[in-house]
Amino acid sequence: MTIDRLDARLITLLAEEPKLGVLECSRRLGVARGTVQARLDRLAARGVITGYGPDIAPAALGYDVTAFVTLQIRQVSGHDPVADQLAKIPQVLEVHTITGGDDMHCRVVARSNADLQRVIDLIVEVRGVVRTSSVIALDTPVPYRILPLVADLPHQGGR
Amino acid sequence: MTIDRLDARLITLLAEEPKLGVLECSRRLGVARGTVQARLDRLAARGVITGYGPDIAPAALGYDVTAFVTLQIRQVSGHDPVADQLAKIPQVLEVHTITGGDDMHCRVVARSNADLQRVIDLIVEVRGVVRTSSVIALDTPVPYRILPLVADLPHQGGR
DNA sequence: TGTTCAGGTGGACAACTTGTATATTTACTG
DNA sequence: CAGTAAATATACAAGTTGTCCACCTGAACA
Repeated sequence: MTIDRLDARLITLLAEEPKLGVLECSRRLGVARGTVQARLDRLAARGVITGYGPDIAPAALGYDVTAFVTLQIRQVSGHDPVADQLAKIPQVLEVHTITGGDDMHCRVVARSNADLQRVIDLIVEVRGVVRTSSVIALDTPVPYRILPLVADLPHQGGR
Repeated sequence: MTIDRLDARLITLLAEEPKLGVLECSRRLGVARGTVQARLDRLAARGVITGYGPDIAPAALGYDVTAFVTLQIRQVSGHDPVADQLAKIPQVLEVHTITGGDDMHCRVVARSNADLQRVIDLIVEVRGVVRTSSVIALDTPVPYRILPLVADLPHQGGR
């Protein structure tokens, strides 16, 4: 199930100027308002667009340090109790279970390197965590983005 | 520079129901419309809110595989020409330079494991990339989130 | 061939929201 | 105590939204 050219144009338009309304989108795309409305409903129903939440920059809140922390978990305990505990730490922004020698990969933010040490200590204290290893993000030459992927469609369903 | 309770409530409200307008927010928060408008303007001006872009789920576009690829770079070439090339690959969603034995950390998506191999090949072909090592994300027990951090404020500036 | 169907179009309507402005009040700061 | 930044209440025109409806088109199918 993919999206067609019009969907892609609509998503791109909204990503570039998020405060646009349905009517203005329809003008820019040269289609009827009802079409834009229907497309947006459909994209949301299909789970392509999951929301329009405000994007918050942790750095603007004083969380200048981003780090990636890789965890080894005591095998007997399973992954989920650990993930539940990690979810309780606000500075843990994201947790994945992974292939390879380690078991989990987390994105963590902190106010400083000293604060990062504190956050890592919280992670280490989680029952079931055996070992952690961290790398600090120094710079982000490509910030998270999704538009190139949307633009790079297999332009199917072009109706 | 931090945000106060009202800012946090506003951000949380918008994150939970993003399609709310300024007027409705003011009603829910029990403040004047002008206040909400001023707060949002201020948060945007300070870079706390960087946008309201539609959130797109790569999985809903058929990109079911997420991987983290760590790169070693030939030192002479510097980081940036490599990042520029990586930015041209749509499946590379994010690139950071990092501390530690490796030089860069990327988030990558692909349509399948076979497709991931193709994307990794593209990355390896980038001039300056010496070695890559990848782990696949099997599950995401904590998807990217920012609200706990916003809720966990040092509630300063409470006016 | 003819029917069905999903999707698109254009038009219409009331109800509501936005952008903008102003005058007033409140509450810190020096 | 004066000055300043923020919040409030209020107002207005202009624009947008949600929701109808009738109609048209092209694709799929029996």
